[in-house]
Amino acid sequence: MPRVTIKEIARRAGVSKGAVSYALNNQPGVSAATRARVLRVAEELEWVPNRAARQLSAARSETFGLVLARTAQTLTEEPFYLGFVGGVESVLADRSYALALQVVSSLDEELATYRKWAAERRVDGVIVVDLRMADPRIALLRKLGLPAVLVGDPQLADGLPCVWTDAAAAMNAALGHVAALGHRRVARVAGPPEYGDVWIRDRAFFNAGRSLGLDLTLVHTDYSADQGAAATRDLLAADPRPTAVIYDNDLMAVAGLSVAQGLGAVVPDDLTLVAWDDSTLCRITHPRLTAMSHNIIGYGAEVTHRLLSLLDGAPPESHLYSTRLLVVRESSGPPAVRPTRCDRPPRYAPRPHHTP
Amino acid sequence: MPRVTIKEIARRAGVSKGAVSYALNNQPGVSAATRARVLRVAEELEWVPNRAARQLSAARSETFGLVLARTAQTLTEEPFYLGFVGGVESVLADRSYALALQVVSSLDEELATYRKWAAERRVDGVIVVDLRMADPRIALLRKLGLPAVLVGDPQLADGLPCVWTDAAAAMNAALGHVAALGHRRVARVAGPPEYGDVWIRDRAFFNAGRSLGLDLTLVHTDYSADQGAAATRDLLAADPRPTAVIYDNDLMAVAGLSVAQGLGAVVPDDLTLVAWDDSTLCRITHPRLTAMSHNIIGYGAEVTHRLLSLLDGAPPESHLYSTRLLVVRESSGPPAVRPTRCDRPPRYAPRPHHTP
DNA sequence: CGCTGTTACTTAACCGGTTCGGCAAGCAGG
DNA sequence: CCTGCTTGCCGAACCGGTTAAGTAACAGCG
Repeated sequence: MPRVTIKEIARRAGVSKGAVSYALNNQPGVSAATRARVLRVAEELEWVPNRAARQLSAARSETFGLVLARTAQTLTEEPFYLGFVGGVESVLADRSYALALQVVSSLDEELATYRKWAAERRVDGVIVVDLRMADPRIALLRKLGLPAVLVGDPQLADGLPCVWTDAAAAMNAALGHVAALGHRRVARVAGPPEYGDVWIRDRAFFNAGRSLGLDLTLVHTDYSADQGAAATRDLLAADPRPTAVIYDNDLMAVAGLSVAQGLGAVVPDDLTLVAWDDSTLCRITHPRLTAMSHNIIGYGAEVTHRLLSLLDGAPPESHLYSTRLLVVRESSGPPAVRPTRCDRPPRYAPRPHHTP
Repeated sequence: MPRVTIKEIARRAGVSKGAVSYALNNQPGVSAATRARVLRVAEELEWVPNRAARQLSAARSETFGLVLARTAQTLTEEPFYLGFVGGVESVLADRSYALALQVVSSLDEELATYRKWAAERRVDGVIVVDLRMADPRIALLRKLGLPAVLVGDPQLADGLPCVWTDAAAAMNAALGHVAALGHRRVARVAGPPEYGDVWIRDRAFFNAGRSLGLDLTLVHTDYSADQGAAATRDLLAADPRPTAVIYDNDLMAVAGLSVAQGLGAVVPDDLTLVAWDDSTLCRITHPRLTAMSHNIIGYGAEVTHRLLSLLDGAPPESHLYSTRLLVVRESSGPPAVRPTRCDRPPRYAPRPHHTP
C-alpha cells in the first residue's frame, strides 16, 4: 500500500503541492473552495502528515523531551514518575505531540542528552524534574536555547519558567496538623539534600516548626525504602524519641510504618506518621497513612500546557500549580499522655545477637 | 550557531556530500584515507546526524514504540511498567534509538495509535504488552506490517515473535512451596481474565494444584489494591477458608496482608501469602512477603534486543526469557495445626454496623 | 595496445513536507 | 484606459540526509 503524500492529494485535487500545504495548514493563500476540496481529498485518502518531512522543513519536531536521571530501580519504586508521565502524555496526545522519554543514571548523562537533543533538533522543548541546588541544567538549557519548563520552586529555577507547589503552605498544614493533635517532638525524614525541593521543604519545616514551638529533628535519606526504614529505626531508638514523623515520600512512610510496627509500636497511639506524596500505597497499609496529597497526573498536564504555551510565545513565567492537600487517615492521632517506651515484646523484630 | 551538516563536512574535507555519507556510514565507496579525513572533520565540527533527514530518506525512524493501555492511575500503582520501560531504554540508549511511549486508556486507542504510527512511519517496530486472549492487536500489526515483539506466552502470540516466562514452572514452584509447608486449601487472587497471561496462570494454577492434590479457589480482580483487599476479605470470610493465598501482583498482596492483619489474622501463622511480582513493596511490609521474583528491567532489555535483531533479519521466533524465582520471606509458613478462626479482637477493623 | 573490471569518487534524484518569489486575473481608483 | 493592489495559485528551492547512476583513473590481462 503506497504512502499517501500531499503530491497525490495535489494531483487528485488538481492543484500544486504548495497549495495543498497551505490548505492543510489553515494558512492564507488558497480560496475557501479549494481548501475545502483539498481537505476532502485528504480525508478520503486518509492522509497523515509525515513527521520526518515536516520536521525537516519546518524545523519543528513536535516532540517534547523528558529525562529521568534516576536508577531504573528507583523508578520502579517511585509511583511519582509514571503518573507524571501519564499526565504529560494526556495533554500531548491531543495535540499529536510526542514525548521523548529518556532514562539515564546520572546528571551528566542528562546534560549530554540535552546537548544531543539540541544538536539533532530532536525536541522542541523539555520538561525538567528533580531540580538541584544551583542546577547545572539551567545554564546549559539557556546556552542551548532549548525551551524548558522546570518542575520546582521559582527560587531554584533561576528565571526559567517553572511550575511549582507551595511547600511552605503544605509544611504548615502538615506541622499544624500534628501540633494540633498535641505533638511536640516531630521528626522529618527527608530526601537527599542536594535536591532543591528537599532543601526548600527542610527550610519550611524549620520555619513552621519554630513558629509552632515544636522540637524538631531532621534526617536525610536517598528516598529509598531501606533508608526510610533505617531512619525510622534510629528515630525510635532516640531518647526522647519523636511522637510524630513526617516522611518526604510515601514509600519511606510505608517502610517506616512497617519498622515501627515491627518494634511493637502502635500507630497512631505511640507514633503518628504522615506521608508526603499520596499514592495508593498510603491506602493499603494498616492503619492507612495520613498524607499530603497531590494530583500528580494533573501536575504533569499543567507543566505540559505551560511548555506548549511557552512555545506559542507566552512569557516565561512561573506558575503555582496548587498546594498539597492534607488527607487525614488513621496513622495520625494524639500522642500518648505519658509516652510509652517501645518495650512490648516485638513480634517480628530480629532476635538480638547476644541472646543466650 | 549554525547547524553542522554533511554539506559543511564535505566542503571542509574537499569531497562531495555523497562521499561523506558513505564515509560516515561505514559503507564501501570511499578510500580508507578519505574516510579517516571525513571522520576527523565530523569529529572536529561535532557533527550529529539530523534524525528527521535520515528518517525521511532512509525510511527508518530509529524509534521503537510502546503503548500502555492502562489508566494513568493504574500506571502509578504498578511498579512493573516504569521498570520495564527503564530496561527498554537502557538498550535503546546505546544504539541511539528512541522510544515513543504512548499512554492510552483503551485497547481501541492502542489500535489507533498503531495505525497512526504505521502511516506516519513513526516507529520501526513496537513492543506489545498485556496480551489479551485472541488479541486484536496481533492481526492489526500483521496487516500493517509493523515489526513487533510481544511480551507474553507463545500460545497468545499467534506466531508473532514473543518473549515469555514459564508460567507453569513458576506456578509449580509457588504451589509446591505452600504444599511443602503443609497447606491444602490454597486460593489465587488473579488479575482480569481477559489478560492472556492471567488465563495461562489460571490454568497452570489448576494443573499444578490438581497434581499436588490441593483444594483450590480462584478469584478474579482488576489488579487494583481495592479489589485485592476485597477478594482477601471474602476469602477470609469463607468457611473453610484457605490457609494460603497467592496473589497475581505485589500490590494486591500488600493490600491483602493489610486486610488480614486488620481482621486480626497473624501472618504467617494463620495465613500464608505469596506475591507474584517482587518489587520493593514486598520488602517493606511486616512481615515481608514471599514472592515470585522477576527481573523486570532485564525483561525489558531482552525484549528490546529481540526487536532489534528482528529488524536485523533474525527469524521471528519466540524466546523464553527466564522463570520467576521463588523468594521465601516471612509471609509464608506452615499452617496452624488446628486452623484458628479470626476471632481475635480486630485492632483496626471497621466496627460492625449492628453493634449496640 | 586495447579491452574489461574495479575503485573512488561525483552528480543528481529523492524522501515529503514548507515556504518564498512570481505571475495572472480581478478589482478599485484616478 | 492605465496603474497599482490584492487574491489565488504555481513552480521551484529548500531542509539534511541516502543512494542509484554515471564517470574518471587505474590495474590486470590477453
